[in-house]
Order: sequence, then structure tokens, then C-alpha cells
Amino acid sequence: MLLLKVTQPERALRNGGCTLNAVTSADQSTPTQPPARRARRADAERNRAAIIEAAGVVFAEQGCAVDVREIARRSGVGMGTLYRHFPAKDDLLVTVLEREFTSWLTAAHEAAAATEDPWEALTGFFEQALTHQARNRALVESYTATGAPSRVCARHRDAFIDELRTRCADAGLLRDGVTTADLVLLSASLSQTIQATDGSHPGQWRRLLRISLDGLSSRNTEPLPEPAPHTDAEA
Amino acid sequence: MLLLKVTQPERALRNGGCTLNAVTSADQSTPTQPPARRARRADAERNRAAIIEAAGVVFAEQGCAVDVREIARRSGVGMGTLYRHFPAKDDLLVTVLEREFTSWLTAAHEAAAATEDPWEALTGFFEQALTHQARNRALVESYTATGAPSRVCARHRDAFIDELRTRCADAGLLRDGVTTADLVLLSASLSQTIQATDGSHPGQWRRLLRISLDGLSSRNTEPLPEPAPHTDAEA
DNA sequence: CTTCAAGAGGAGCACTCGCTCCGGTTACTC
DNA sequence: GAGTAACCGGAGCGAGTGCTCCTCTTGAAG
Repeated sequence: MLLLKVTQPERALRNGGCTLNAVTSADQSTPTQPPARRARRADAERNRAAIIEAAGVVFAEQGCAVDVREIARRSGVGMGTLYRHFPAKDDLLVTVLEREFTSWLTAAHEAAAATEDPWEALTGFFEQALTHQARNRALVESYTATGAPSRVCARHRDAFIDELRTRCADAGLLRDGVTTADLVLLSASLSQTIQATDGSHPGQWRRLLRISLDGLSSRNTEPLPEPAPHTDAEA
Repeated sequence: MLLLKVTQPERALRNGGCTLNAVTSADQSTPTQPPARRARRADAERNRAAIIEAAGVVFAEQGCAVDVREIARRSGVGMGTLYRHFPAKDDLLVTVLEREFTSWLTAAHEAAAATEDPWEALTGFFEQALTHQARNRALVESYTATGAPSRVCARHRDAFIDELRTRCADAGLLRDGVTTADLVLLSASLSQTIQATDGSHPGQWRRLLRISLDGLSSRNTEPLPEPAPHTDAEA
């Protein structure tokens, strides 16, 4: 968090590239408005929605490096309008990613609640998460980026993964010493692979997923290398 | 290969970004010179070496998106000189990557020949490959890129991995149905992960590697999903 | 209906980066 | 040592991209 702050000043002039420094700008999407402020005009509200909608599609298709003009064009809005609603490209990106992320996590929660079998819940989560991410480039790019789509979201994700992990561990299905961080890293790793290879080898990631998951099962009794690190990167 | 040819024309004008289309330009680094041509001047030779040396360092440190000026600066050479030796940034990149790649593969061959145990050879290969790639951003970026550092190199790599795989399979150590493509994909996947996380979680990739390798062992008898795809992407 | 702050929009600025052009220099050949 | 082709260097071009400025428009309060 502090590290990110350091890179912030350069945005004041020009940053020339999407830096995904989500943390510092996360709260800007809902600025602190004293209640005295007049409500947004109807057309402004419409435009804002159109921008978010279009940005969601474009970011998913082309990743976070897309030209802002493309987003403006697709949402039928001028540059000025876009930048009034979102003072920086990153702000828009964060807004979009948080939405995406939340809806994804909600679906994952529901799916996990639908089964009794802990291992199936874990497997299903990976399957669903990766299928989802395979369709969204920006989501993948943000997954491992410093100050991901938002620290808060990441924490929710990690908490959820931890829950799945605990269920499996309690049932004696999980290999000894497997941490939540391992699972987070695994899902990040597979996400990236999907992005890079799903064009040429569609679906092959499922084989890799299966291989990794089998490596996670309690069948494997040998200890893992290295002390288990923390999930939170702040240090 | 044909796909790459399609994107070639745009380089004739300006491409504005490193595209890693290695195949089409690979043969340009050693142009077909009728023997009548005069040998390179001594200073030119020196400069060429300095450029390759500096580029190797810079690409490894910062990936293939670095500014060409940085390479020129570090090698103590002007832009004109750089571009005489390498008509496009990609040509330089390919030259550097091929070197890197070759030296890596050579070391891998030697290490594999030093042990009798097939599983240890496979494990050692991954360990060594990933350790090497963790130090070279450009190498990782090129690993899964279309038309990687050079199709020839990739083929050598795949042939080598296939050899390791066969040894393990013959010894009954490898899970049924695991293909060379699976192993290539796994190493690509872990490489990317290292790049993305080795700063915040140094060494955690070893845990992931171990987990995946265990999933590859013949302990796991359940069949893998999907029909096994080919290694060569051309289709 | 009038008024006017909030909103719209797009030309253009600032900056990056791949690549070229061309006047000056230098290492080889004879 | 003279001649010359090869070589050197870096200012600068053109394209891309994040963001701003400023003029014109419009929704909604009174």
C-alpha cells in the first residue's frame, strides 16, 4: 500500500500507461459527497452507466491496455464526459473490475453452497473461476498485479478460498501443509496460462488443473518445500 | 507460421510495439551474403557485440517492452548503429533470445545426462528451467508468445521434454496419458507465475511445482480430461 | 418560460517509442 | 598516405495514448 503511494505523484502529470494501482484510487469511485450536493442529472446517470457497460466489454476483450478513445466511442460518449465520471483510466478500470469480481465471487459462493462434498466444492470453484477468467483479460491481468482489482475484493476471495481449503482439510482430503496462499497462487497461475494458450490449445488448461488438483490431494504425503508464506502481500 | 506472415506487412511502416514475430525474421540475423562481400569492420564487430550484450541484460531485466534507446545507451552506441545491425527491434530480440535459449537448453541437457533416475531428471529439468527463467523476463514473455523465440528452438525444447517424458513413462513413473504438450504448458505456466509473484512471494513457485509434479506421478490413476492436443501449434 | 450550473464532446497537448535520415568520421584497401 | 565504402550518432518524424481545455448544449429548479 505504501509502495503504491510512491508511484502516485507521477499520475499528477501524465502516466502514459495503465498501472493498475487500484488501492489508492479505489475510494475515488464513490467520492465523499456532503449531502448538500445536488443529485446527478438523468443524462449524466445514463452516460455513466453506458461507460461502465462498454468499458466492461472492452476491458474483457482486450485487457486493460485498451485506448480510452475506444471505450468512449463504444459507449457513445465524448472524452470529456468519460473523464468527468472517471478522473483517470484506472478509476474506471477499478470500478469495472470490482463489479466483475463481486459477481464472480457471488456465483462461486452459491456453487459451493450447493454441494456437500468439500473436494467437489474446491474443484468446482477452480473450474468455475477459471472458466470465468478465461473470458476476461483485464480480470486476469489484475489478478496478480500489485494492488489488485481492490484489496478488499482480494481479501474476500482469499477468505472464501480459505473456507474451501478448511473444509477439505477437515475432511482429510487435502495434502498436509497446503496453504490458502498456495491455492490463490495456483488459480492465478492457471488464469494466466489460459489467457496465453486458450487460443491455440482451447481447454487444455483443464488437464493442467486436474493434474494440479490431484497433486493437492492427501494421497501425496511428502512435505512441501519452503515455509508457507502469508497470503497478504503487504510487508 | 502462416498466421505470423499475415501480421508482417505492418512492420513495413511502423509497428509500435514488440510483436515477437520471431519466425519471419529469424533468418535475417545472418543475411545471405555472397562470399564476395567484404567482412565487417573491426569497430562494427565490436559494436554489434556490445549491443547484443547490453540487450541481453536489459531484456532480461525489463522484458521485451523496453525502450530501444535504453539499449543503445547502455551499449554506448547510437540509434543509427543499432538499427544498422538489427533492422528491427524484433531482430535484436530474437538474436538475444536464441542465445539465451540455447545456453539454457545445453545446460539442461547436461544436467539430465548426469542422473540415472528418470524422475529426478524430469524434476531437475523443471527446477533448473524455472530458476533460469525467473531471472529473465523476456524469455518468459516469449515462451508462450505466438512464434516464440524461434520455432526451431521451441522444437528442440519440446523434443528434449519429450525425451524426459518418455524415460519416465517407460519406467512406469508417469501418470497415464500425460503428453509432452502438458509438460510444456506446465513449464510455461509456472514461468509466468514466477515472473508475477517472485517479487512478493520469492520461492513459493517451488511449492506449486512440487504439487504439480506430484500430480503427474503414476500414483494418480484417474484419466485426464479432453483428448491430448498436439505440441506444434501450427494448425 | 427563464435561467444557469452541470454536462457533453472533441480538438489538441504532452509524452512515449519504433524507426529514419543524413552530415560527419574512420578503418580498411591499394 | 590517399581514397572510399562502411560506419557512427542523434536529431527528429510519425503514430499511439492518457488526459485537458474550452465552447456549446441541456435538464431541472423556481
